[in-house]
Amino acid sequence: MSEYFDKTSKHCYDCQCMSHLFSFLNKDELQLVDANKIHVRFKAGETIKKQGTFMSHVLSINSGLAKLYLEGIEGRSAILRIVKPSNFIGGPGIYHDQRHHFSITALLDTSVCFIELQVFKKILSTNNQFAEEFLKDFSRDVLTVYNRLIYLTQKQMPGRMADALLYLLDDIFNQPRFPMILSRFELSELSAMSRESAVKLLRDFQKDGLIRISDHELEILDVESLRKISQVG
DNA sequence: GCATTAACCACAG
DNA sequence: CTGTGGTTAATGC
Repeated sequence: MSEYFDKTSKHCYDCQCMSHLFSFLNKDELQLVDANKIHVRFKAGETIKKQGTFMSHVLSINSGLAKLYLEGIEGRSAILRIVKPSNFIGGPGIYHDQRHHFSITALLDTSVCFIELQVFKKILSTNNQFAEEFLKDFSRDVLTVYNRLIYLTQKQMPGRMADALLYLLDDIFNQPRFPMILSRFELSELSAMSRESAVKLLRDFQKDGLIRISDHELEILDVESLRKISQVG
């Protein structure tokens, strides 16, 4: 869990937390980023960025965890994904309307670097390799959303909840035992169901010995069964 | 018809 | 914020 500890350096060129994208910058470009970035630490629960507001910076997560979500109808939200250290977050607003199209809220104490959008765009326009790597990342993120769209619309609740838990296992923590960073309500927002249904499913999974929930920890006991539930939808 | 799925509501802790 | 149970609407045998 050491990657969630804030090891952010004061300057970009000796920072261990930055996105891999920045390894494609030359010394001058890195210096430019360094001179035009702001480092901010957020406490758990604080809003890092708000859907609809003007996008003045792109950001890079140094430590912690946060939820990236769409604010939908009547105050209801859909969690798109959990962002973790070294994730770079731009968003479609960069070349569209310079607005944020999703909100991000810290789940743990989270350290973030804000890089000026104009500086980022300038480097994108001059450094081809950097631009290509950025597009790779961006495309992968888009495909992830396509994938989620399919499973959220074509699977039944058990399959969706299994996918949410497997997502935390495979993409976020990489170990079967991890802290419960999401409330039942947030878990329901991640798997597109009502809060009551999420509670009920977690109870069922627990009763069947697939998972164990204690205090603020969740342990996945039977990954294979979860994967099976995910498959049959 | 009858069963299943899943949301909504109310209420309790 | 969680947990439960009852009700209801839609969909599928």
